[in-house]
Amino acid sequence: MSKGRKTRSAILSEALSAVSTEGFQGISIGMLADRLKMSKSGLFAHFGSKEELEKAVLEEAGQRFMAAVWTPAKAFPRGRPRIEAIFRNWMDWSLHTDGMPGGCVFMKLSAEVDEKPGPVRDQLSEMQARWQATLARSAQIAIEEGHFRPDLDPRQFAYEMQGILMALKYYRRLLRDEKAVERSQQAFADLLARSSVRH
Amino acid sequence: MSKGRKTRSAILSEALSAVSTEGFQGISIGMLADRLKMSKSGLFAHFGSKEELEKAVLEEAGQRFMAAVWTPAKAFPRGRPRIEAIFRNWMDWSLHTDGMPGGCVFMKLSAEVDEKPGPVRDQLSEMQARWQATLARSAQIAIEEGHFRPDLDPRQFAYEMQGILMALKYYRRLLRDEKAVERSQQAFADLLARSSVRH
DNA sequence: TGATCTTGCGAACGACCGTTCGTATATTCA
DNA sequence: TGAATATACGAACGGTCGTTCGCAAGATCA
Repeated sequence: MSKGRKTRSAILSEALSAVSTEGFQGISIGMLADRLKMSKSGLFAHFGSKEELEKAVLEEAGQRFMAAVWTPAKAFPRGRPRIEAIFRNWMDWSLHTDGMPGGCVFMKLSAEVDEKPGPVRDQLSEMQARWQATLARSAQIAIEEGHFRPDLDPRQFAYEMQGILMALKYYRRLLRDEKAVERSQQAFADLLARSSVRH
Repeated sequence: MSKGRKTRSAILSEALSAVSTEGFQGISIGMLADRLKMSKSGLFAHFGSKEELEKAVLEEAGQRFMAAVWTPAKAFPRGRPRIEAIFRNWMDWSLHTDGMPGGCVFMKLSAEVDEKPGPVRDQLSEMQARWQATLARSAQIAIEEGHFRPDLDPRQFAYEMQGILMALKYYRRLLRDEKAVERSQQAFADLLARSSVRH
């Protein structure tokens, strides 16, 4: 790995960490340069614009998310076990603080850029749409495996799963509710139960 | 109403509108002054600091939310009818664009300030905790009225309702999913059904 | 109407923003 | 090792930020 790539990677890690608590609007080239003990212009040169930095951060976050949530879940048997693994991994991703002290960057950024047109919004929207499609596809597989009810709407399943995870961030990060994790587990267990056959 | 209060009110309306799309970090005194065709210092004098402006915006949003969602719902019969009214009003609040083009400011701001310590975070957190308590209390009343199952956890009900509404903003604002409203209605109907007696 | 208090303005402050550019120093590879 | 290239720096740019302050014009009410 060349020196440049190494620096770039360090910048992205620092940026990801900062973005998880401050959002894109809360970070600046100068602040990242300070934290990494390098010059503004030196850091800037790696991306050419702040917007390009933001796109790179999104890309990096996407890869980390997939590696932490989706890839290990794929190793589980198709259907319900895999979906349960996704939920566990996704929760861990949302809760673990190493490298992302503010929690899931996607939920942070979704709220920040959802009504701000531009390439950053487009990129995030597309990534998130793909993730919802992945969730729905996993539910579809669970139907085919005979785990979930044949009349279940896989996209509706994805919608409700997303809601449970979003409420987790809200209860835990904003409300500081100690029961947040428990509530999301309860909600998901319930979603699983009513989605499964022999309900 | 004195001249000052009238101006202050106009500022808060403009700020609320801007915040719903840009967040607190995306608005500035200068930008609001431009939109209202007044000077920065003139606008600034009404609040004394940006943080005070932010607190005033939160207060204003809280009053509007209560007037639009809670107050009309209180007129409905206790229990399930009132909860259904809350959901309808809350959805309308989240969808209506007049005065808040970016959608529900609370969801925007929750994500923005959830990990940013300070009086603004404290104020928002407290408001939102009260709202969750109100939801839970409404579910409790529905139990007492015999509409909801006696073994239902009212706070769990509030948690899941919050999740459904948060997913609505995400699906509609970020993903631009046309079926967003439909999905949230489906999810809530399902939540109602499994919370009610004789399920 | 006249005096008082309220409201708003313009200019300026230091700080930071993203970005540009010429230059120096490392790294890379023949 | 030497030449070519990749990487980082420092200084500076025009702009915008929140905030301060003294002063003028406005509203308010005796």
